Amino acid sequence: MVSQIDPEVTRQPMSRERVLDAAIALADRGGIGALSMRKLAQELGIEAMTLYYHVANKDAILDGILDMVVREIELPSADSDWKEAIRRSAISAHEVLQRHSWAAGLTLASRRVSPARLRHMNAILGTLRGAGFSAEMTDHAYHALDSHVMGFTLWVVGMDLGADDDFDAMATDFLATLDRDELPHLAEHVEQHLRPRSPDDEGDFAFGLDLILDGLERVVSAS
Amino acid sequence: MVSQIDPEVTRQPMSRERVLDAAIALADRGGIGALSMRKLAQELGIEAMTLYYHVANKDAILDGILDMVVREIELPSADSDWKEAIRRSAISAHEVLQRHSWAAGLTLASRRVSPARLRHMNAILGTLRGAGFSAEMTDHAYHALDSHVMGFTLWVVGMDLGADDDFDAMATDFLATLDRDELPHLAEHVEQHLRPRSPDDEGDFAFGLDLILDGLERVVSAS
DNA sequence: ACGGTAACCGTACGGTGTAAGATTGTCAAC
DNA sequence: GTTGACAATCTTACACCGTACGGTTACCGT
Repeated sequence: MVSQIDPEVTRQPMSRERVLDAAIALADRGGIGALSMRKLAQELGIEAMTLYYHVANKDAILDGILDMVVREIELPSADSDWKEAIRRSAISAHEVLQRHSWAAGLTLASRRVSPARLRHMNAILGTLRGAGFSAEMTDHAYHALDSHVMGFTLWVVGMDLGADDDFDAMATDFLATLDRDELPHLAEHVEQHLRPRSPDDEGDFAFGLDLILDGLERVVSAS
Repeated sequence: MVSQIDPEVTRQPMSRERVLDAAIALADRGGIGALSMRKLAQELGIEAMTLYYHVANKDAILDGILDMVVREIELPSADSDWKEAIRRSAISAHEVLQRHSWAAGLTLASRRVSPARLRHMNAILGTLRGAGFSAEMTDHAYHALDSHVMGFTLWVVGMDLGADDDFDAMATDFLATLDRDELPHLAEHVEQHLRPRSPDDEGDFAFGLDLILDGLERVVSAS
């Protein structure tokens, strides 16, 4: 008979999945720097070395949580216009990577490419090929799109524009310390970012995205 | 009288500049992970704690070397077409950040923005304004351009395509382990990258850049 | 000769990832 | 009911990291 009055009866059995879930929660809360083996173990109520029974090493954890995040990204749907399909997937990627602000940096830092990312790449490439792009042009297009998503997202999470609260304060402070005679255009630029933004605030990201998509459309329709 | 027969007579006096130079050399050689206070000190023939006499802390070193690298980037020249000026500056940035493969990642990781980067931003923004872009459109354009440069460069250095030697081998290995039935477009994409490239190998970077620049030109000439 | 101070060093603390081995809990076989 | 196997956990230890704190040297103007 199992002792059902165990005070820890509610504790789930430990597993690789539970480790990865806790790792994502920890990284989401305190950034990727807050994710250490000891803190993660403490979060789970176990000792640091026990993690190594469920996971090979820390890199395996990073690969694992990255894969989970990338799996959240919407794949381009096959039954809509290629432009719209890629647009939606790119915006989805931007949103997901912004929600897990450590993920974009991790993607570009780690050598391994997660299975989910391979699938995602394959889907985008297939959509482009299906739209009539040549192999070479598909290559160009993919990198242009990917660079925009990654570059823009990294800029956003770097400035940590997730915390909308203190961005205005930070920007205002920055403006105050800025020599407007020496860097007038930069001052104007910061002011631009202080303007109230419409609820549909994808504006900045979507602008560059559409610039690329429109350019690509012109290329493919000319062939 | 200074002792001129000092066996270390050739040793320069230590200075913040010498520290930063050595730090760049160390990071260029072994990546940003190889840059530790102890290794850096050893490189300079001094003890770790002595570094703190010339530099506030490690973050100050990172800020310092980042600033030095950004200062290498060519600013957009005022006396040429805005498009050509920005194009050349972007390509210069790509080259510089590729030469110091740790710099792009560091730029997006650190909260502070170096003075050189502020100057660079101001110059790009000024060039766009001078070309007739509105304040809002200048904002859009800047981020589209910056995202491309950063995103693409981070992709290149992430794959470490600096070591041309083993890239082909790595890609070939990767192709071998790739399930071509499940990910056919990805396989084709990797093959595309294995094609011999012309000596002018900026192709992929410049394609996306020109896509954005052409789109911007269309926007500004329509206003 | 004598401070003063600029430059440098030794030690130590709390943090990191993780290798190696000891320990517990559970369950099947005898 | 005891034993043994094996899965799961913990303990200890090591090398590395950034850096706080205090001590040591070397030079220099008076």
